[in-house]
Amino acid sequence: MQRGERLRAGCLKLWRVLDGLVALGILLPDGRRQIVCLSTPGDVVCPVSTQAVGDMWVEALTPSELEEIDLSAQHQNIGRDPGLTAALFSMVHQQVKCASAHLVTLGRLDGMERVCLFLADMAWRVGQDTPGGRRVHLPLNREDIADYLGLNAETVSRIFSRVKKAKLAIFLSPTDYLVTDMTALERRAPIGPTHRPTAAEDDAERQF
Amino acid sequence: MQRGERLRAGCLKLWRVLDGLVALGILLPDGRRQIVCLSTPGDVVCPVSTQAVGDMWVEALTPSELEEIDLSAQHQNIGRDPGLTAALFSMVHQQVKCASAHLVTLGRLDGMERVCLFLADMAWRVGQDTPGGRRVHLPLNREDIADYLGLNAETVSRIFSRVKKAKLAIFLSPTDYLVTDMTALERRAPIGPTHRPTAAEDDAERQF
DNA sequence: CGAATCATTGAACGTGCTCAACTTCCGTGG
DNA sequence: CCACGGAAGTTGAGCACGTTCAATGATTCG
Repeated sequence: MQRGERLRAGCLKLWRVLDGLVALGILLPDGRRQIVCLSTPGDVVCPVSTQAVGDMWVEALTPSELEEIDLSAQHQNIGRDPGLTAALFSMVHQQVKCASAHLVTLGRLDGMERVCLFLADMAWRVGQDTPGGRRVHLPLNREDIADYLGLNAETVSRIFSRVKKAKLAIFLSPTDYLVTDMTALERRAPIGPTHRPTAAEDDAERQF
Repeated sequence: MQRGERLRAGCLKLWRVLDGLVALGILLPDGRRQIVCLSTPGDVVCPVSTQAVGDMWVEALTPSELEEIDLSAQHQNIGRDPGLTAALFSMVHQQVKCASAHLVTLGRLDGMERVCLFLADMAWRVGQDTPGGRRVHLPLNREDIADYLGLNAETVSRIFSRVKKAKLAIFLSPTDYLVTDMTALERRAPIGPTHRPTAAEDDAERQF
């Protein structure tokens, strides 16, 4: 699946991300775009469409590999096969959690807070520990980030500069950065990153 | 359950709203509040908590009656009892849909669009047709509305005045309004209200 | 009737957006 | 190898929308 390629959302089809970075988003008639969630390898994308909302789609932000899970065949098994049901449920459950955190982010955090939360979250998701700190390769451009955070590309760029000045991250290139102190970065936002490892254990415990 | 009363979120307990208006929200350490979703009679509230996000709670915005659904007892039946599972699933599914629409609202719509969408949505949810138009009793105050829409109370009030001037709604009192032309109101927002009746059929069709 | 709460309105301010210029980075072709 | 062109990123100036703080008006409840 090439960068920029889009799949229309359909509710009986899910996709498991094997490789790349995939966005689930909504496109308004006038061109405004909102990315609802980002999915990295291992995640399952569950597009939900409503007539009320505009077109919802799954878009590859980098060349990606997706495995299609077509539930129409197994439709009857939902609710009968405990394993399948549990997996499905925990997936949707995860999506609700992400959405709730994202709602607070868009509704109540300012630009700096949103960006720091994003940088921390991406660091946990796709970053790797190195002697110099946690190194992250950002596989999205400024506009994608803006559409995820409810900002615009220029604003994201400006805030990145402020993050750099505040020494919260070192930008090696437009798509690579290094976080020497994750805690300092996280302290800038009043909520924690959704994908921090410790949170995962906590989540598992609370699941149905 | 009295107005203002709060229940801590816990994942194995759901509540069915029998009467009143209930909010599911998040409170940040510094006092900022974001209402994630509003529930009217018939809805089931499914609080999901994450360590990452602050306290999530269920709050009665008006005196409400809630029926507790404690799933810890039926835990084993999830995935075995098809009826129970389907019900649970469609509930969470509904919540994801609402959240997606709300995400676009907070991320990409301006104040006027948010308020018009809100007024239209509430009209479908709790309004009643009268000879003069669709009459709605709003059971929340300006601050609750603001916390739902990611604005502040003064701004909501100001936008209400603009809505009045634009003749999109007639305000009978701070908590009652009349919509003579639902279509005109809905046209002000680039996405449709989540609770419009026609949307419900469409949704049922797409459900798992 | 008085007090308290909520809603409305105004003025000043701040954050983020728009539009535009400029830079940097690549890939391509001369 | 260098020159050119396009795409993406950065930065600035001016503007618009929403916020903050404060004053006033309306409504409700004791």
